[in-house]
Amino acid sequence: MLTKSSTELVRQRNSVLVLSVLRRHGALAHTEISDFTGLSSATISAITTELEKAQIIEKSEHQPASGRGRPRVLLRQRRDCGYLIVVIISSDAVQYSLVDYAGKLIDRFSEERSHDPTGAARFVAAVRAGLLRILDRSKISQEKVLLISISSKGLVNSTEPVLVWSPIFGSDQIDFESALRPEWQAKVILDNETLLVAAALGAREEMVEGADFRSLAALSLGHSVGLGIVRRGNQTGQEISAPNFGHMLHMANGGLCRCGTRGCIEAYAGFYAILRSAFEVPLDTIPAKFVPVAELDKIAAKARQGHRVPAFAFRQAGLALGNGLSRMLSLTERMPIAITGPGTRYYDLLRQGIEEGLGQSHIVRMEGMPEIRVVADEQILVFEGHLNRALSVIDQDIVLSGVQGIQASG
Amino acid sequence: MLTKSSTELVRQRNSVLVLSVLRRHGALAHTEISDFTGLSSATISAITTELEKAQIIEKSEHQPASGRGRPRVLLRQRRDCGYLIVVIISSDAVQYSLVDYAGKLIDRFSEERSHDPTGAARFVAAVRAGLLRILDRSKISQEKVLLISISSKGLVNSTEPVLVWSPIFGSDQIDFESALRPEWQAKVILDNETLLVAAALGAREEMVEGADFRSLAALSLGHSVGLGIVRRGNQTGQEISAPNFGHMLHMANGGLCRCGTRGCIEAYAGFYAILRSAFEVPLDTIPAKFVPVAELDKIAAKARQGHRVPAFAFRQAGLALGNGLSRMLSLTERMPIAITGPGTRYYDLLRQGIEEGLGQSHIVRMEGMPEIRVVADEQILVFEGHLNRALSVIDQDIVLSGVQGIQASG
DNA sequence: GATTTTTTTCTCGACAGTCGAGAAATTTAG
DNA sequence: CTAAATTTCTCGACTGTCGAGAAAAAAATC
Repeated sequence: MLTKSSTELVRQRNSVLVLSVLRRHGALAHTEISDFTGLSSATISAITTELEKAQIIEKSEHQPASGRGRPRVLLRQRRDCGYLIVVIISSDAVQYSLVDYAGKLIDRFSEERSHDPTGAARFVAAVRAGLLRILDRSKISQEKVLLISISSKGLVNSTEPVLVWSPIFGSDQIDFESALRPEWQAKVILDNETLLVAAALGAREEMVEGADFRSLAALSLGHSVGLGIVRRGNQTGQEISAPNFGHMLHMANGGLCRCGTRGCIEAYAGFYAILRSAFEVPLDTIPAKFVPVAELDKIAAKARQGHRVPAFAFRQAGLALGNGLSRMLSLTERMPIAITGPGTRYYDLLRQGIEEGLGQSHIVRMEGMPEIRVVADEQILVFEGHLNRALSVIDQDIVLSGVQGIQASG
Repeated sequence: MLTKSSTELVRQRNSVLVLSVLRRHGALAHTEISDFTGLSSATISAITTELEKAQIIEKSEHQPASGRGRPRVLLRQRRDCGYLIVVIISSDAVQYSLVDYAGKLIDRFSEERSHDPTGAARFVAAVRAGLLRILDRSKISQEKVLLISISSKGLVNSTEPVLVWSPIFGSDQIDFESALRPEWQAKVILDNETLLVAAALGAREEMVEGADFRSLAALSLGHSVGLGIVRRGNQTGQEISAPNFGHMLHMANGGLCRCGTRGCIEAYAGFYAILRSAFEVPLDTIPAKFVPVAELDKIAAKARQGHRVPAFAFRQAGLALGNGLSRMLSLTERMPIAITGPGTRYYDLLRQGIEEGLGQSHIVRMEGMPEIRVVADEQILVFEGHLNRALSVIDQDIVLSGVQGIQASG
């Protein structure tokens, strides 16, 4: 449904635009903002003085002028305008990071997490404690924390911060909104981890000059299998989604998956599945909870030495991934695929299967193989994705509420 | 990438909004437009007088006043403001419809089409002739045709009116843009047929009061298998896509499909596939080009009498569809599924397989069966989809170019 | 038939926002 | 010390929306 526009909306939009340009390029002068946004100098003046009054941006100290003419006055976000807490939940630990409004990391620590699958309630309690701890360590007042951005593997509700299904807790839903609301007035958002990787890669692509980025899929290989898709929207920045790829049906009545269903992609391509297949354990065996990477490294070594059974295990994993990716491509459009996660160390063994699996579908035969690239540093990408996403959410919120509120009271 | 806003943009948006409300609800009075759009009466005055000057809308003759007070002046689109030609390409015919700007059908005829697969060039020539014929019959000047909206089964380029793959011509691409540009200055758009069905169903859902429509998938069953997905966007109306569903991989190294690949969904659920399976012909047999529906009716009758082999054929088809739908749901979100097309007459035979196929995936086991409804009148929905889509494109174009142009010259 | 009531449309001034041009500020070059 | 260069700031013009109230026009009432 279309909705009406107004002149106030124009100002809001352009304010967000100014903030996003500032975020992307760091401290900028009046003129540069004008160049990047396409807005006139007069408009930039109006918007920046408003944002400055609202204590959202500040003039930086005029550094030694380079070149003649009136020296530039750089504008930047006020670091202390607000803070962000990033919570990255991985299979064996939870990492807490405190970040200021300019995107600078202030404090960080990790906490081990137990592998107790019944401990959803206890886990939530641990997260609450962790959040309070990082706040306490920093001596920042709680109201200054504007956003808590959480990521996890698994399936996430698209509108609310509810973890619908996760590798550890299964279908024991975790509602972070209601869990944190008592203690925090900060907004809470939750995203799938691989979605953030995709978002970060997409943002990097858009930075490249000249390249007209359209879409991209990130595939994360590890104990579980995740996929994130990012598409350039027609007007509203990027559009991202995190499908339930690891548990998409690979083969009806196939191997038993951790989730209890048979035939999921993960039941062929997850670390435990490769292990199971390499040891020729029946496919309906209940999968191992956790597989040390060293164990898998041994199998990979054997496969590289030419042993058939472990090589076949990796090949089967690749096939499942390739078939799944081909199905994804049938439903979307041709797009490059970036593979990340600890599983990339076995890419040499997986590759043939992936390509064969992709090649079995009409779309790939017709349009050709999608570009596949291997991207290391998944952890960095996850954090980068958090920052991109969370800080732009904060910008939006600040403009929507903050400016008017402060303007009205000031 | 975000882009700057301006006050002119506000007027454009609101003009389009007024036109779309007028389109949705028919002729409306000043006050009603104000109610529907949320814009103030003064703004409505400004916009409507502008549109009236530009000869896009007109005041209708003041009909007998109903109730006291100053009688209402109804506003409506000027029928002769511009025209639309709808071209519906189906497997055995091409239907041409001439529609005025108010959405009223003026003329329509169908032309048989040959099944010559090598005749891509000849087919294009036939379409060009058909377009000239409907124009000639109507005595409307060619410049008044603002848009040619074409639909076909098969795979369509997402940005340009290029038919990338079709059941009849295979990978012989047809570029309607370059084919029609010499003779027509009208804009040309091309959409997948099932996408239009989904769009029409989505629009109907949005009309329903109170129901908060989120998303919907339309599955068209016939000689080929099509899927359209419509999702309510966050701001910009609806977002629709037409995946290459019929040729998504169902089973690696499975039955031979018309497209030459093995294991496509269509190779199990298309009419020819059901026939092949019912006659126990080997699955790698080259499929029949065209199957008379009467033939399939016979098989269905036998299946309903309890014969095992034909019943199994339908069940296999259902399984392929169910598995495919479950994969689609894994990649999107839970959404209702509307089944249309000639294949709906066999829904009683397909149903069990579809449900079983759906139930084999994690997502369905976790979130439950999606709602499935059978919708007849596919033809009507296709045309309705054309109208919805094409007329709103025209509205957009007119506001973008027309108003200013005419204003400037007037 | 004149007046009042009711309803709709039109108009006017206030307010918000953007833009272009030019003034003001401030540093370097000569 | 003056001129040139460059950036920032300010002002008036223009576009757009809104609320209030005037104007229009028909039905109801006296």
